[in-house]
Amino acid sequence: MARTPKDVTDAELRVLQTLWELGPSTIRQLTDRLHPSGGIAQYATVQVLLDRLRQKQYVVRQCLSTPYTFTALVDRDELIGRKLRSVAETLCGGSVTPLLTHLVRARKLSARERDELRALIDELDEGGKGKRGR
Amino acid sequence: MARTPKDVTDAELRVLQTLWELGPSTIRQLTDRLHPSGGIAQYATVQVLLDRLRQKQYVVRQCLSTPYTFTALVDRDELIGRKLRSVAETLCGGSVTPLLTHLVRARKLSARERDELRALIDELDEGGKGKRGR
DNA sequence: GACGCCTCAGTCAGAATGTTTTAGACTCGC
DNA sequence: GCGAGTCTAAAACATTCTGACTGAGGCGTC
Repeated sequence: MARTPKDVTDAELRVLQTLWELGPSTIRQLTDRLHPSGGIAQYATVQVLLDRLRQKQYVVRQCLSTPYTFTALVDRDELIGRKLRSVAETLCGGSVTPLLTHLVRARKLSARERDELRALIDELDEGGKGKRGR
Repeated sequence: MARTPKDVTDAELRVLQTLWELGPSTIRQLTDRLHPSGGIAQYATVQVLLDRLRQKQYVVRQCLSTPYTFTALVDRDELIGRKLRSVAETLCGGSVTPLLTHLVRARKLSARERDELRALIDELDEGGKGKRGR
């Protein structure tokens, strides 16, 4: 039956994170960072992982000149969003609200965190439609 | 290299969800719900999936009499929590706070949702240590 | 032309996942 | 006791995923 492959695998994530860290990079740069004492094999591995990330639209490639430069298309926050939506899809019929209330409820938020969260909501109120006196 | 298996696979989740729906059940009951026109093979499949869920401590088995009765050890909310912690582990160094702020920020919360959330936080304030005048 | 780096297209081994088969035990009605 | 039906347990399978490696060929430099 249809198996749902992981959106981003462990090895792919390592490459993506390195890409976030270094900014647009060549395979060589990424390989040197990921496998400081690595050889040709590691290079090829990183290449394949970048290829898969590219197929998944997580990365693009600039082919203006060789070696090609790879750039991340999604940042950490975007990836967090996708994961959260995926969890919501799997367990909450697509709604992320349960996740939100779960986090607020289950997490023993400190008084400071509560205040921060409150401030964040108030901030949204400003931008949002319904301004709300306090 | 070490691959991280999915905590709960698709097929396992289907069984777990059925278990939530029906409450403590036998393999037969679960199979009938999952594969109304299924045969022996499906029965065995459900059996194996329950076994794997049991190894993962998601399910327990009462062996008082045959057929055994299976009961879910974790409910939907607990599973949500695990998934969220897993995402936090993978992407936020273990802290779930970024998830929370992401949800609050990225989700275009309606004024009503904001109010509900605010109420929820206030509620926590009551129970929490730092009571906070309003 | 030899060398080095790059890209691309396989190939591979091991594990995960969903499913099925098989073997044996147990229960119940006759 | 016997046979049908159900149950448990353990193996066996087919596919796919995942991470990793190899080799062929291109392009430039020395």
